[in-house]
Amino acid sequence: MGRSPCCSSDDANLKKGPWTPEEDEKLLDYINTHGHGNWKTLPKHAGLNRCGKSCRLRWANYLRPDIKRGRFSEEEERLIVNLHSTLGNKWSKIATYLPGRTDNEIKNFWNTHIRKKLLNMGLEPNTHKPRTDLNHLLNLTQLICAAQLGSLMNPWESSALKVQADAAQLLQNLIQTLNTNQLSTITAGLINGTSSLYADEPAPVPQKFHSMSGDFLISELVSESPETATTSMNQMGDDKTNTNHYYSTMSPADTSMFQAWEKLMGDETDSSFWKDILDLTSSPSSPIQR
DNA sequence: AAGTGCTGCAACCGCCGATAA
DNA sequence: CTTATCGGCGGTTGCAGCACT
Repeated sequence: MGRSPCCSSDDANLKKGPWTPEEDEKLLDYINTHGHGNWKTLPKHAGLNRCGKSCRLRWANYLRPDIKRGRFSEEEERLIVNLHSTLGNKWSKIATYLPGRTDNEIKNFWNTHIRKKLLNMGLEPNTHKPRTDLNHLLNLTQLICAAQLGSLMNPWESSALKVQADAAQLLQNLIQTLNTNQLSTITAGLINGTSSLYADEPAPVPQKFHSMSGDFLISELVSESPETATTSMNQMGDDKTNTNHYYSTMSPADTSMFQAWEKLMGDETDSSFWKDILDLTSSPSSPIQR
């Protein structure tokens, strides 16, 4: 069975592509006086040579009077990220929480802005968790090589470079460790605020996670409503106690590595260093990538 | 000034669920 | 119960405008 495409008949004669102001006016006039009613028959009645679906989309995404135009505010952006972390790519659902914004607009905004932002922060946009794909880290290897080579060729500049190379090396070791099963579970707990190792304990949510770009708040929402989502975001705070709690489950070697990492993250100067690394590794024009 | 690449956004395509016949 | 139709949704594409070389 299945269904035929909505505009299969007379397809060749139906207009496609961008709408003209005249078409917009016809559609607006018709809907304002008659309401949209049946979208399938609307174009005929409105004197439009378009398929009903095209008319519906034009109305919903552009002509509707309650549409808010212009840039997304920071508040809206934050809300979208939060809602996406719980709802996934349910753009129409997300749109119901942003009055005046269409699902299409939000989807576009996500794909063109937020997605890139999260990637640059070292986060997987679909899961909102740190990226574990090693492709991303290949650049780090290159960075380490470059830094080490630099120190060979330019010994008098070597100390700063060495610090950077050491930091990058540490990060790589850390990620490598994270790829082992046990630690993945632990860090998943650190990040999510839920750990299968401590399933019987109340999950400390949401947590603060120190990402590669410095301190970044990941709100893994447990709540269903966006109202609570926003509130929990605002209520987020540092949670060292829980971090120490997780340390207690690691081997001494892993613990010292994590502590070294934390020290690195706690250092004001180092956070700019990580930003530089991220810029280097993510920028398409990066000399490292050439 | 011309060519090229990138970005953002409007619109299209194809699938799915609900529902009417 | 089966089939056809519609509205809605998410993914993808195409193009205009802009930035850069």
